[in-house]
Amino acid sequence: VTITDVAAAAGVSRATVSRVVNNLQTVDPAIAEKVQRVIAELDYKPSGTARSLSLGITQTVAMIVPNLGNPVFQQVLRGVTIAAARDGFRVLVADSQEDIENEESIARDVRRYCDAVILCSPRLDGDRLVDLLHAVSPAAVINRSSQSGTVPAVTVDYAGGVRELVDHLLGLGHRRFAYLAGPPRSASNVQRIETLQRLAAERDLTVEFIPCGHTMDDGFRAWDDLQTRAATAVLTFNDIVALGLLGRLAEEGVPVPERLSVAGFDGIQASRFSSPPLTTMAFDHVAMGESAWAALREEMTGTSRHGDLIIPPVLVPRRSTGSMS
Amino acid sequence: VTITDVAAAAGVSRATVSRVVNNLQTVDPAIAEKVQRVIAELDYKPSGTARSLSLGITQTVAMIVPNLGNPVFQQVLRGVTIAAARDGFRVLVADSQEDIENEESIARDVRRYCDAVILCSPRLDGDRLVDLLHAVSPAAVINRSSQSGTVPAVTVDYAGGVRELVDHLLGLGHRRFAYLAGPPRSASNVQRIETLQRLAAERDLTVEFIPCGHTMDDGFRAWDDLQTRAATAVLTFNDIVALGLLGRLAEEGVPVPERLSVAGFDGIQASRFSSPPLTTMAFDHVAMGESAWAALREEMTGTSRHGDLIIPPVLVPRRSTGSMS
DNA sequence: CTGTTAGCGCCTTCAT
DNA sequence: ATGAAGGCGCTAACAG
Repeated sequence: VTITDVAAAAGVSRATVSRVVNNLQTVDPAIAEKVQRVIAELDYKPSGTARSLSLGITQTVAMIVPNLGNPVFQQVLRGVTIAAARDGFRVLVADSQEDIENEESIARDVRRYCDAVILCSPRLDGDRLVDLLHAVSPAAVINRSSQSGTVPAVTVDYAGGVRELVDHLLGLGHRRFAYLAGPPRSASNVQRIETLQRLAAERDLTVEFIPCGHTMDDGFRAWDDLQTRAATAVLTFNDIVALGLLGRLAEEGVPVPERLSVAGFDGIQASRFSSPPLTTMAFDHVAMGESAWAALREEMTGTSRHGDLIIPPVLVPRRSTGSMS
Repeated sequence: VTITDVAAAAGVSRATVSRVVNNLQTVDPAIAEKVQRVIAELDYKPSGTARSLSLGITQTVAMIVPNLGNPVFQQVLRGVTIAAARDGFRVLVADSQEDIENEESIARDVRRYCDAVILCSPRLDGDRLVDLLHAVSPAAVINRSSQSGTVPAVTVDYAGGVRELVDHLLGLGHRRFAYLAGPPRSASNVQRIETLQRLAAERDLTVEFIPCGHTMDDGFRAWDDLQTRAATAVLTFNDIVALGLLGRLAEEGVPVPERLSVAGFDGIQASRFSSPPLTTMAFDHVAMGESAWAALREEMTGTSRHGDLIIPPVLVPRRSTGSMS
């Protein structure tokens, strides 16, 4: 049942039906009421697709994440979704499953069905990312600088965060560190590795880099490698990995923090409840999503300032870090 | 730049462009190649909206959840998203924020832009839900029976789960139970209350029902009420609430399980890492999402059997439950 | 194998 | 205040 059916049944033109549906301009109250009645009788529901085509806008944006299983991205998604809904926008989600090709093809494909795209923590490297952003513009990037400076980005100060974490651990007397590295393509991972290398060069400390991953299982298994190292404090790519490691350490009977201090990153809710509770650098993920939406909104309306918004994470010291006994 | 531009520039008809874009039928290789070149030069991207209108399908489904902050719904969303992507479908998410009116209006609205709807744990009551499902059909329901039996549903056997949990606690010697109840509109909450009432009537045990909620904070605060009760074992609406309660008990210095046993429901990842680790009834959330997609798919293709799929949760006994010391 | 024609369902000037 | 007409961009018969 289309607008034409309603028009016919009500004995008016389609234009009039359109007007009452969008309660536009002045329509004779009597006519309007009749149309409404017919709409109800026929159970008419305007086609959003047709409306979008006609108007040239979909009121929909897409958000692409590397992995919907990660609580951080979930919370960011929540922030985006709620903020977008406030502005009358719907959001399309896609999980690239950490696959670069997926990420790119999904973004390009989905853009044909929406008005803008938010790339969350894209794994794509420099040039390809710039190209992609250009292609799907308007766009916004989360958890990574936009590179080109031509697209708004909301990021976390990972370098500063790592420094703060290291300071915290230095204060506890640690000098030998290990870093359980995340996905090599992850920009935030690279940023932290570089920061740690710099710190190792500048200050009285050593860092061993251990390829690990981003999942709990990766953290769990990391002990196999980690136990051969001399580190007394370990930083992880994220809280998930840290929790996996803590689980393993508990199984192995390795006392934390007496024999090994563990520090995560992100501040996911579960970090509060692990045993021991996890020291981490936390930031507000939902707010991050909301900020990304705000930035994208400006981009869409052409009022963008294009500055990267950098969120400072805050140290949440808990019992997983301490002095050696 | 539209299909018309490409056609003009390539000196062919729009139909031909359409054919090469969708590589349909046989198109003269020379022509095809030329069209491809023009497409590249002009950077032409077909409009998905126009395509949808013409085809009458969007290849998109919507999923509506009461609260995207809940790890369970997130994982279910992940399952749906990945399974749908395999079949070439996109997914639109919406967070109703536990608001019934939202839930209904979002569902009706969003349906105009997609081909089907998945309602996750709808809070709407009986008749209104049936009406809504009818209105947005094809649809599928998660975490609740479809009521009408006219729509596929994927649910969890909450009654059986609660019984198993109670048996576990009875075995540990508990007789006085408390239940921290969730949102009154939640079907699974109601189901558990009824089951517990039945058990209290049939067997040698008592249950106190404490209105609580679904968030960690709700669980945290529940102790204010709970501490005045005689219960030695407490069941919660979900793991989140249980974790909040555990956090509070740790703060208050109440030993778990020596003074109070705590059991959750859902089996979220964090339940493994709390201190003490949480006893819970677990099920596979991602699989639940995948099943929902499969059911919806059948519904869309008209091959549906309309049976409710009931997932049996499994008891994961951990250290948050035990005998009184 | 390719072009022509006619919609998909809605919105929006422009007249009346 | 209402209607007529054209177009949004694409696809799908039907001819040729």
